[in-house]
Amino acid sequence: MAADQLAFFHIGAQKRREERSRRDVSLGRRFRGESQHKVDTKGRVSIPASFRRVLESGDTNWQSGNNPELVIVYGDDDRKFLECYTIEAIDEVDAKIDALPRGSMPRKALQKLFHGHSFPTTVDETGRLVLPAKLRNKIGLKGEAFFIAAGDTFQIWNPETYEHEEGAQTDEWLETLPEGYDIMQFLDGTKEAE
Amino acid sequence: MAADQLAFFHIGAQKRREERSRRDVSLGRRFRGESQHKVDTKGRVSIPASFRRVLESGDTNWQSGNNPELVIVYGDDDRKFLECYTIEAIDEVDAKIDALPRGSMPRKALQKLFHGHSFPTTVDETGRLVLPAKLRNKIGLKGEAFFIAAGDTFQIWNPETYEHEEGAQTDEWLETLPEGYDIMQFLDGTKEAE
DNA sequence: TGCCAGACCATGAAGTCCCATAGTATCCCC
DNA sequence: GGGGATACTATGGGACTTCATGGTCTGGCA
Repeated sequence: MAADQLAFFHIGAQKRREERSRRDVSLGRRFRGESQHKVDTKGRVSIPASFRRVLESGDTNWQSGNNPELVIVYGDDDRKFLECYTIEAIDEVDAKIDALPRGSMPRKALQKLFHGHSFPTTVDETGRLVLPAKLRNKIGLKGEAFFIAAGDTFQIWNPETYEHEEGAQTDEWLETLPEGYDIMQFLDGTKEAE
Repeated sequence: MAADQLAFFHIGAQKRREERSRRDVSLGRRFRGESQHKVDTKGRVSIPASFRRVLESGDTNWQSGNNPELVIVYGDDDRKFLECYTIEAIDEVDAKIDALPRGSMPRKALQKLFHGHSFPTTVDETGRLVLPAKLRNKIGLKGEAFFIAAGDTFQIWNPETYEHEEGAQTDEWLETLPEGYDIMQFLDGTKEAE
């Protein structure tokens, strides 16, 4: 066994955690997976542990020991889910908005969405998010919340809504594909993609 | 025997391992073979050793001494196996998804599959994978897991399921071939394939 | 003074880490 | 080319952390 590995075994847990979060660059960059958690009467809800790792590594001035920040974009009335951005991801979006011509409609609309209809917050000590009543009502959250990764963001849904709206939508679409057509084929060549 | 090969026999084991992983580009690129391993009560299961070599060489920031990462894609309810991607393979998929138009159906469907229904993890110190209860239940894994190579990914099955579903299916297909037809002919020219 | 938000504490279940062992393949030197 | 030393493989187990979730306490502020 190599000397650096031996050393690895003899540092404390805290230190090891830092070590890990430095190593896991690829694991730490992208949200992956889905899960469901309870929402209590105060609107507190645990964030999937793996998502927390991503939030941490996507928060430029996070450091081991304190809690990462994030931005929840809730959009306008007919959007039925909350979309959560890491600090890095939202900075990127902001930069793109800033690059648009001042006063142009796209810029206005995007500003409304990302600046107006968003809510910056931080993960709490125990790994939970506190969703204000306003947000919970907007997407009809009651006892449970469904989390699903979507690349460099993740979404929070009412589990039923997700099942009906989103799951159903993609499933239906899949069925419209010609017989023997495999969705994987969309990965190669983008021209037939919508 | 060539001089460099002679030299090969006189360097230490650690060094040799590095040497090997550099040499075995061809062996290291593609999963090959199949095997079966025990799953313990905690969901731990050894990965076939040869698969580990591939995972290592397919993890961009793996280096001799630490453990390779991988991503397990489990798909939706009716998929009965887990598909394991090297970091390189999954990065490639991600890049392709990112290239699809935001909001298009193919993109959504693929995101759901590869981001939503996947689980990033790492091989542990002793060459094992830990499969969370959720994944084990999904494919009905109990005491044993069956591993089979599939090009640049490998799959994990419940041995019985594999036998019924998959083995049976391809065997059946083989029998539909005309008398005296050799499957090897498919290797040349793909037009008659499918 | 009633009530709500945030800070703090508590706990069972699940997941990780580290160590251990038996068996097998490989090495390497005489 | 035989045989002891050395690695690596597959598997098991116990101790310890972290996760998800709940509850309580306290200080404003309406």
